[in-house]
Amino acid sequence: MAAQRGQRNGVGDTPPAPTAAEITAPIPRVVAEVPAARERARAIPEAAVARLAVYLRVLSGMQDQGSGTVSSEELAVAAGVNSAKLRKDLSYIGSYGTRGVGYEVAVLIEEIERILGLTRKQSVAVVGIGNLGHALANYGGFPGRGFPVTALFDVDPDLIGVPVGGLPVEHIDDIPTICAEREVSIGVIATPPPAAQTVCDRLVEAGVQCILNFAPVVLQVPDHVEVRKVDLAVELQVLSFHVARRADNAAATNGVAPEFNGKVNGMVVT
Amino acid sequence: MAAQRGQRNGVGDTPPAPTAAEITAPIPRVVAEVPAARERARAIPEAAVARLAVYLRVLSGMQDQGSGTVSSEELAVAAGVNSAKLRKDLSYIGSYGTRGVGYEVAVLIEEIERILGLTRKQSVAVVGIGNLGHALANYGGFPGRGFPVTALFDVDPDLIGVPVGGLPVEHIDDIPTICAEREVSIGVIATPPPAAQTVCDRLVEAGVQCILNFAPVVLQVPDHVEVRKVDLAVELQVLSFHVARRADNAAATNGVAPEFNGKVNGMVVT
DNA sequence: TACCGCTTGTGAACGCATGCACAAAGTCGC
DNA sequence: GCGACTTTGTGCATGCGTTCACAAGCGGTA
Repeated sequence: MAAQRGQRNGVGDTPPAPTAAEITAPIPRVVAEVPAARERARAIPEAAVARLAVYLRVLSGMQDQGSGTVSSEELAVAAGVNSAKLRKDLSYIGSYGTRGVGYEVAVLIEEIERILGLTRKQSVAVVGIGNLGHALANYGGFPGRGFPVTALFDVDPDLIGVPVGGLPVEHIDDIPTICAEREVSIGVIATPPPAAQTVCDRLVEAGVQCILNFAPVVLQVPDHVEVRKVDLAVELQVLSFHVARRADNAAATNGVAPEFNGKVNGMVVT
Repeated sequence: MAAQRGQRNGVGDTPPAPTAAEITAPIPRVVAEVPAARERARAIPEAAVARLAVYLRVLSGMQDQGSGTVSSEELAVAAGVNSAKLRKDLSYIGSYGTRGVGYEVAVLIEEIERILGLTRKQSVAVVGIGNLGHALANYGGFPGRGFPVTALFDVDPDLIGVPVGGLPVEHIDDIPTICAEREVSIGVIATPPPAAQTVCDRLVEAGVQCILNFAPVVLQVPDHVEVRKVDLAVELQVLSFHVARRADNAAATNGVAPEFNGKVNGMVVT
């Protein structure tokens, strides 16, 4: 995001990733007439995928409220985006709207869930049962359909066997066997920084394909593993930057550079 | 994803249009020749700011290890980015390198801290002392210099007055007075979704300029308030999408569409 | 002092994402 | 059945961010 794209920009990129751009580029437009779902899925921009998840949540809320159909404008406002962008995002997954009317909420929910792979439930393992790990383990029932957390791991002997959110904590040495056994597809790392890489390696070893990393560490993973990063320190520092910028701009508008005054509404400066 | 049209997704991915686009658009390029620090700060791309925070952490680690200087290549590898990108990012904040040698670690740390506004410590308030709130409150000493958490809020009467991480929990009705009094500049929302907007309004009322939102809700804020969003459900769903895509591609390479086989390395498919 | 090798800093090209504006397509009213 | 209105879906242009490639600049060396 915002920001920075997860760790997507951080890991396997040193060798410039020829993922698909260089492949689709030389090929003019040959295979375009076979829009199998799998083919189209590949073409969805990462940013759009993240927004689809937001639309899905908003739509679920609307369905609970009994809405049958929704226009792109309504949905866009509720999701906090431009309506043109929303329509383009939806067009990536197909044409499920009716011109002059809008979209059927139920249909849209179903299609987005299908594209996001939520139809088959993804098994999640959380590693590192500290404060954050507890929070994640108890997050269990997500808004709407959930990602079942099927395994918890830690090193602390006092924690092993203790049930957290109804699931006993296992030792991280058992990650490979347990994750393989329970077919975990997503691993969440909430350990202290020094342990993160080791834990990551074990998850990969167990066949986990995607990792959500809360540890402030740049993980090294094979190309076929996807990593997304959530870094609280970075988030705060970006906000801090904005505070500082704002203060500087405010100071600047007091006599020096008059170019940024259109948006400085109301705050007491001096 | 910004203000009323959506929040910036902290993670990654999403480098959306800043609110300033509307300002820079009509004004061609007049004041560019006065590159005062405040002016230049405005020109740093959001994505670059997030990376600067990462560089800062890596540099701190290097300093602890006793490194005096570092080349862009070294730092880039450690931070998991392209070296050209790293140099461009650093060029946004000035020219502090020595050609043929590299960058002085201490100087770089100091400059990045200055740009990120870390020289004056930012006071942080956490609202919603559930599992996640606990985790955040105890995060206290961040890696490197910290953001002092100076206030905690909740509605639960059983929590009010209880010290968490050495700080007593206050009632959310007191947000305006306490935040103003302690000069809180960053508010963190870790409440259940229904409470998020109300809490947000009170924080804004108290003069908080930046908000980090963990609640899965699109917040409505005035233009002068900056919001960043961390959405666990979205993160998981994006990963889920990748799992699904991977499975589809793997299936596709088994005889149907031969165009995406370059990157499917090694995973057992059948 | 003059040369050589190394690393920075940046101009320019490229690609992706956003936003605009409009044609296509459907519904509703008469 | 037909026309007017509404809303989708998308081609196109614009701007941002990333990457490449190279000149400029600095330290070391003879």
